[in-house]
Amino acid sequence: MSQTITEPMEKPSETEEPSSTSLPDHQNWIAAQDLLREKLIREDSFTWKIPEDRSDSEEGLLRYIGGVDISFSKDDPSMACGTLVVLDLRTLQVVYEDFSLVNIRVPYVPGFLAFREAPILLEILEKMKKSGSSFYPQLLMVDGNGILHPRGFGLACHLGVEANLPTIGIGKNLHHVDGLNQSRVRELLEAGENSCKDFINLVGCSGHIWGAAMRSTQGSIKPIFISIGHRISLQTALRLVQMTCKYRVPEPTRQADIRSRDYIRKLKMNARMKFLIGETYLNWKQMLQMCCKP
DNA sequence: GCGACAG
DNA sequence: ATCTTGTCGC
Repeated sequence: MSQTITEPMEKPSETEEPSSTSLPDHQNWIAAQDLLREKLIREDSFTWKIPEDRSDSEEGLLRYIGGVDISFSKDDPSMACGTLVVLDLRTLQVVYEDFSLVNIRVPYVPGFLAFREAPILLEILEKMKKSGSSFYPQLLMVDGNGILHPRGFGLACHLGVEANLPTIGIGKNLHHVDGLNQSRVRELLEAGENSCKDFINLVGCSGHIWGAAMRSTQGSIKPIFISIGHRISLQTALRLVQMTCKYRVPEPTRQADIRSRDYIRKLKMNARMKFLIGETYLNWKQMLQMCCKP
């Protein structure tokens, strides 16, 4: 309609360089989210069943749960380590892990986290799928929100739709939406405490339920925020989070977080050694072996 | 107009 | 997200 044609030499190419038209149009991102959201499934949509107890070994049960996270290097904030782990629900042990080191140019903008983090995570998932691993996750827990999002389509939804996997959003901080804020959550939590619930629904001003706040560990004051991503109901999501919570954050995302940070740390260590030793460079594993040999 | 805003 | 030491408690 009111499109101005005053842009100087705008390339119509599809290369997504944030330098081209980043300022005026998060509109493109909004349009993409609105489009993808039409594919979102907000109810249980999977073939597996949840095991009654950990020793249950029937066929067709949920067993492999993925967790994804990305950590960054302080030294070089464009360097990111995307991480995928898969845990066996029976033991809560990691049975698969993979990392991908990439340079991320897209900035973090609240409400648009997926455009920064989803591409690398999808790539790791795709790689695993093509490898034919028998551990390919039946469900994914995501470090970031699902429908608890200004447009009801956070990173967990985005990943779920694009990978066609059931996903659960795990937030460690509240994204303020529909009048929900820290004090509102405190009110809700304290009100729910009397009814002995370990989670409370996040009801916004509009009456819409965006997810749940949950004190996953007894004695933890700070809640986590659970919202559905894709192909799962909030009730099921909450049940699965509770099944996988040894600490405040459920194991899949917690392990992804820990190992991702660890990977970056080892990388820095490696770089430091490289600098100190110079041309006779050894990798850190060799270095540790040499140091530890009597 | 100003502030708030997952990771 | 990242930086950063010790500290208090079970």
